[in-house]
Amino acid sequence: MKWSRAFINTLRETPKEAESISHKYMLRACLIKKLGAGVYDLLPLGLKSLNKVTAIIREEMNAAGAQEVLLPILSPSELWQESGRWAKYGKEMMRMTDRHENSWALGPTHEEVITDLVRSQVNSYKQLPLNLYQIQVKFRDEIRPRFGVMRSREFMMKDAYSFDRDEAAAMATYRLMFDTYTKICKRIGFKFRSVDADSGPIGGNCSSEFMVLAETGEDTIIYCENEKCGYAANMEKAVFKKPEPQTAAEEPLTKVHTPNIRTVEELAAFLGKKPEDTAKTILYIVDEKKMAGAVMRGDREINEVKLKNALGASEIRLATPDEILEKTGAPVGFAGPINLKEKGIRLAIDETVASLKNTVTGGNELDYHYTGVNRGRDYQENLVADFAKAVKGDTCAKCGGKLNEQKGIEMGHVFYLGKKYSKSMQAKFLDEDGKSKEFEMGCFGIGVSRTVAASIEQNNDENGIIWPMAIAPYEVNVIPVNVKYEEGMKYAEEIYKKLKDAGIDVIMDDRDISPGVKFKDSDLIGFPLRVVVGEKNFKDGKVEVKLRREKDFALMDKAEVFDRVVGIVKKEKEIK
RNA sequence: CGGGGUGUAGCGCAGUUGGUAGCGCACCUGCCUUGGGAGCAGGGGGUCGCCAGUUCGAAUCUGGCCACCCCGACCA
Repeated sequence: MKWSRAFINTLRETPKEAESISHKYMLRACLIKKLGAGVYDLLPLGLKSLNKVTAIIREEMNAAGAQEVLLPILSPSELWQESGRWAKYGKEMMRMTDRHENSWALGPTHEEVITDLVRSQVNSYKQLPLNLYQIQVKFRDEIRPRFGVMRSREFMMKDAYSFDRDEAAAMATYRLMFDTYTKICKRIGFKFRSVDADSGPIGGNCSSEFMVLAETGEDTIIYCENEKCGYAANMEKAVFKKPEPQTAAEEPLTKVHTPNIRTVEELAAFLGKKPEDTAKTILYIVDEKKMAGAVMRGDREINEVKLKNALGASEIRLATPDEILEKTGAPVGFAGPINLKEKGIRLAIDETVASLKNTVTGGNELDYHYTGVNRGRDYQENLVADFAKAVKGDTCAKCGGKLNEQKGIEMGHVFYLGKKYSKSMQAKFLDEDGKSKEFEMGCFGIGVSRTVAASIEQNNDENGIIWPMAIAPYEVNVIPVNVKYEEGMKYAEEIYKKLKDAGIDVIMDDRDISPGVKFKDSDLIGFPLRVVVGEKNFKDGKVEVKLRREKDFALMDKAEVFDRVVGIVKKEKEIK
C-alpha cells in the first residue's frame, strides 16, 4: 500500500471523548471513528489489525477441531422465551419488533440459536463431539459504554459452543479450549494470566477468564505470589485462607449504649477494640422478595457475587434505609444477627465471622450494640459461607503463600455450561445405550474488538502504539525521506515491491511532506519495523532499519536490507 | 436511572452590556523546504445540537427536547 492512496488521517490532537490510552491512540491513529455512543466505524488500519486477530483465532480454533458457522444477528424472541432469558436478560438485550409485530433480539450472545441449530441437526452420539464457532458482531446495550471499543455496545466476538455426550467429554473439550486460548494469547503477544472466574447467570460451574494484564484494566485479579502454586482468580471468585477459630472463653452478652455510632471504625474506637474484633451486618434484598442479613467481620468487605451465589439468588441488592428500619426496627448502622432470624430475615454468616469469639454486633436498636456476642449461644444462622472479598496480603488458600492483586482486561472466557440450555430447550441425542440424553455444553468467547484495544493498552509509549508483529496493521513502513531524491526513491520502490512480493505486509510513505510528519505518523500508528531511506546514508550505500519498540536503529548495507527485514518479521511472529 | 459536565468548521478551542462568527491544526493553490508534526502567500469550509419563545435583532437571554462525556449503580 502506498501511503498517498491509503485511508489514513491521523490526528495531531486527541478528541476529548478519549479517556484510556488505547482509545486515544485508536482515534488519533485513525483505527476507529465514533458514530454514536459505544458504536464505532472500523477504519482500514483498525480492521487490518482486527483481521489479523481473527485469522489467528480461526487457525487455532480450526486446529482444535472446531468448525466455523455464521449465525444471524437477529434472533426470534421465541427462542429466548424457551430458555427463559427473554424475561431474564434485561435491558442489555436490544429488542425490536418487525412489521408483522414479531419480536426479535439483536443477539447479545448465541446459546439459544446454536442450541436450536444443533437440536435440529444432531441426533446421534456418533455426531459428537461437536464444536461450532462464529466470528461475528454482537450487540449489548451497555448502560455505559466506555474506553472506545474496550466496552462498546456493538463489538466483534468469537463465540464457540461445544456439544458433548457426557461430562467427562465436555471437560476434555473445556481443557482443549483452555489450551487453545493460551496459544492464541501467546501468538498475539499478550502478557496474560488465566484465572478462575465466576460463572455468572449463564450457569455452569467451571469457568476461566483470560486476562490481559494492564494497569487500566476494569477487572481485578487476585493471584498467589508463589509461582509454583499458580493460584489466580477473578476478584469475584477469589478465595483466601480463613483464620483458625478463636478459642477464648465466652464472655457474657452485654448490651452497650453507643450513641451516634454507626461505622465500624467509630465503634471499634469507642469500645477500644480493633475492627477485626467486630462483626457488621449488611441487609440485602434477595430477588426483590425477601430480606437477608449478611454478617461480615468488621474489617472486611463483602463480595456480592460470592454472597449472591451463597444465597442461591439470581439478584441481590442493598436494602434501602427505609426497608431496614421497617424490617429490623433499627436505623442503618445498628443491625445485628441477634434475633434477626426471628424477624423473618435469613441470616448468612461469613466464615471469618464464624471463627470469632466475643465479637461486637449491632443491637437492632437505635444507639445500641452488643459485646460478647457468640455464635450458637446468642444467635443461630441459616448458613455459614465464604463471601468475603479477598484482598492483597491475604493468605493463599491453596499453598499458604501471599496473595497479591493486579488489573486485567478480560479478553476471553471459557465456560463449562452443562445442560442448562440443552435442558430448557430440549436438545437431545440418542446415546450408544439407546437412551435419549441432553447435550453437555460448553461455551467459549473471545472479545475480538477488545483484544485489539487490549494489545494497545499493553504496548504503547508517549509517541503512540507499539504493535506486536502478529497483529500490526502493516508489518513494515518504508520511508523515503525525500521523495524528490530520485536514487533513494527508486530504491524505496524496489524494496517495497520486493517485500510485498515476499508476502510481507508493507506500506510505503510516499507522501511529499516533511520527514518529521512521516516519523511522527509512523510512531503513532506503531508499525513494528521501519525502513528509512535518507539521502546522506544512502549515498554511502546504507539504509536505516528500526524496530518501533527500540530506541536505536541499525544502519544496513542496502543490499542486505531485504533479507534482514524478512528475517526480523518472521522471527517476531514466532511464539515466544 | 442518580450526580456532574459539554454541544460553535474534520480535530482542539475562543467568542458578555444581544448587532449577523473567529483562532490553531487539518484541507486546497502557488513558491520554498526535505532526518522528528517546517516557512511564506493566497483560499475553501458553519442551518453556532434541535424546537419554541423574548427582541427591531439571539451563538449570546428564557423554556422544552436531543446528543455526547465523566463519576456511580449495572455488566452473559
